[in-house]
Amino acid sequence: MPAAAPPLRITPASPLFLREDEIRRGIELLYFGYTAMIRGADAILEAQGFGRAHHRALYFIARRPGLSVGELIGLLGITKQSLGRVLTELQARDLVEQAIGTTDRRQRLLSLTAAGTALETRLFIELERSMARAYGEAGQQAVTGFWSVLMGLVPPEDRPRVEALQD
Amino acid sequence: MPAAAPPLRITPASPLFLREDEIRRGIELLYFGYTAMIRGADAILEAQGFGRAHHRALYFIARRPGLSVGELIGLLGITKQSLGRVLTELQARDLVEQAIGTTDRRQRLLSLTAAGTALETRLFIELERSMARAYGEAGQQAVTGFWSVLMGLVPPEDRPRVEALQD
DNA sequence: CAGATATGTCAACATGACTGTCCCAACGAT
DNA sequence: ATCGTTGGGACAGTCATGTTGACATATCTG
Repeated sequence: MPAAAPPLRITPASPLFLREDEIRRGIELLYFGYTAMIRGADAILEAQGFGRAHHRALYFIARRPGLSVGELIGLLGITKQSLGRVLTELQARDLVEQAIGTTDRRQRLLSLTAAGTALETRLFIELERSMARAYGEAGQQAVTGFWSVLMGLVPPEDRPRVEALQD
Repeated sequence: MPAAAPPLRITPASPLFLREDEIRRGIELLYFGYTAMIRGADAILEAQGFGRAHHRALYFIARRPGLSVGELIGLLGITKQSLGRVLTELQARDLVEQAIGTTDRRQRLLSLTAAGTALETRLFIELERSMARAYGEAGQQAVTGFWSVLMGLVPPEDRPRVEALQD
């Protein structure tokens, strides 16, 4: 439970919550909230000589250990050439390792090494600090609303992939 | 009112909503939701030979017409050199214009031309399509929760700047 | 008048995306 | 067993967008 959280008074959405003003409020908060959450991890990454692309790869490999290169490309929405460089660097620094696929030997299944897990944990703690404060200030019910709107932003055909991350 | 919205069943946040799983869910939804919202505008931008940096500048100039270069730099969180290139291109294409500041003649107050407004409107409609659908599916109360959590992500000292966009 | 501030500009560089091409190994089906 | 497809890797070139650093100019403020 957060100790003496500041008030955080949010003007509730009006009954006319589809007006331009309220749409723009969502756009802006999404932009500022997203960048604010990310910011904390940037310093750690920079000290290691990495960027956000490395972070995203580490994050999803930590989230779904043993996922294939193709699956990671699908989650990140980038080309294999773009991912290739990032993955090569992470492997050269012994943060990520590959295993040959069991059912399909062409696949390379990705997982974090101990060092990779350690770095990902440090990065996660930074994001968590931000997210947990926001959750705590806003409350459990607001969190459900937060999730609902964000899932609504994802095109229906892409939702299964996002859901699948949730075990 | 959205016609026959799909179910959109969201598992509500549990009482233990600060556990790692629920934090990771927020991180992921924020990432996928943000990128999904943006995606629609990208095709329009590319057809014009612009990128997201141009879009952000157009957006905030549309939102606060007459804001100064320094204020825009503060909102975007980039250096004046980075903004300079974007602004030069937008001015060369007659989408943005400058006026000398009235109280401080060093300032350049930015606004959109008619063509700039037209483009920004097209881009906004793309974002709105996405956001309005998400709002509609999730409902008025969820929207308030969405705003609350996002504002909670913004460090308290940065909140006034975000609030100030809301007239 | 002197220093600080708002803005603009030039140059060099880093990151992370893209396209296009070629390659190899392994799968799957005929 | 051959053949087309697929998963993955590698090399090359390009683009968008951010960064530092340095310097210039006009204007404000004390």
